[in-house]
Amino acid sequence: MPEGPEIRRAADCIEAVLAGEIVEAVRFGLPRLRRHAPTLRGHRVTGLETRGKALLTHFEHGWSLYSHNQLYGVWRVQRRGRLPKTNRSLRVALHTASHSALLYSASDISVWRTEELAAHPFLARIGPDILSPALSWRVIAARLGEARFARRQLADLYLDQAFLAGVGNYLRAEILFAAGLDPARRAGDLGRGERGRLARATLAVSRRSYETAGIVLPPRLAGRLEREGLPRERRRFFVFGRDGHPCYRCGGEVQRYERGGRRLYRCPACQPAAA
DNA sequence: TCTTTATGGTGAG
DNA sequence: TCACCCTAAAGAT
Repeated sequence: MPEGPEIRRAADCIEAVLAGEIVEAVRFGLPRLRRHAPTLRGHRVTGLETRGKALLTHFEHGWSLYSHNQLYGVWRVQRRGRLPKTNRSLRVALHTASHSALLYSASDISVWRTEELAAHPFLARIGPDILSPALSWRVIAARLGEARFARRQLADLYLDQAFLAGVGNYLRAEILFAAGLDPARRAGDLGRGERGRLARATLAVSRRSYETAGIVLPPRLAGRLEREGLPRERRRFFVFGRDGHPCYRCGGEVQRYERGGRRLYRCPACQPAAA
């Protein structure tokens, strides 16, 4: 459940059953966290918040649960009762009178005084959340023009949570494809029009992914591919994971590269190198 | 049963 | 740039 849109959707599901409710029982699977269970037990959840890929569960008495799913974590929400049969390790269980929110496999979990969250090492350094309603394309465009980001390649900038929080490897590839920009371009070399185009694509792709639970392709195309029998995982993206296949836009072959230990995808024709 | 891979992140050099 | 941490599933043997 890795990138910003997926985390925000998980937060929505948890919020639906926890917000306004008292958490009657708390269980932590990690020994180092067990002492915090009494801190949260018996208190009301005020709401869920996401900051990039970090998820915060806020309690009325001024405490918050921080969790980051990294690559592996996954939240499940269910009616209170028997826990599902699974090989995954249960790391957090929050039970209200009627429901349970269960976090499996994640390892980056901690309990904080809400007022001290700003000091969290990850939260302290991340940039604006891509799904924040307050984030406009103009803010992103302005950020792209800032001196501290100017000499960075877009490929690197778009994985840097200090630039924008919530973008991960698939959003990076899909956003840069949507903007028609070569990932090797440097932020400072973009023209005004290109910055605007990239900023709008950043919001559009992120929001679409949130709304569709991760399907970046437009509905018509996604529907056609579904009728052709492609499994869901194979009909989500324009370029991510599609190396060797024809680009949906131009028919050219999607290419795969390696950069910083992460896979990077690009359609050379739709995202031409700078002249 | 092993090795590899992954939509993530940190810290050393 | 690289090694490493983390966990689970998929692939190779």
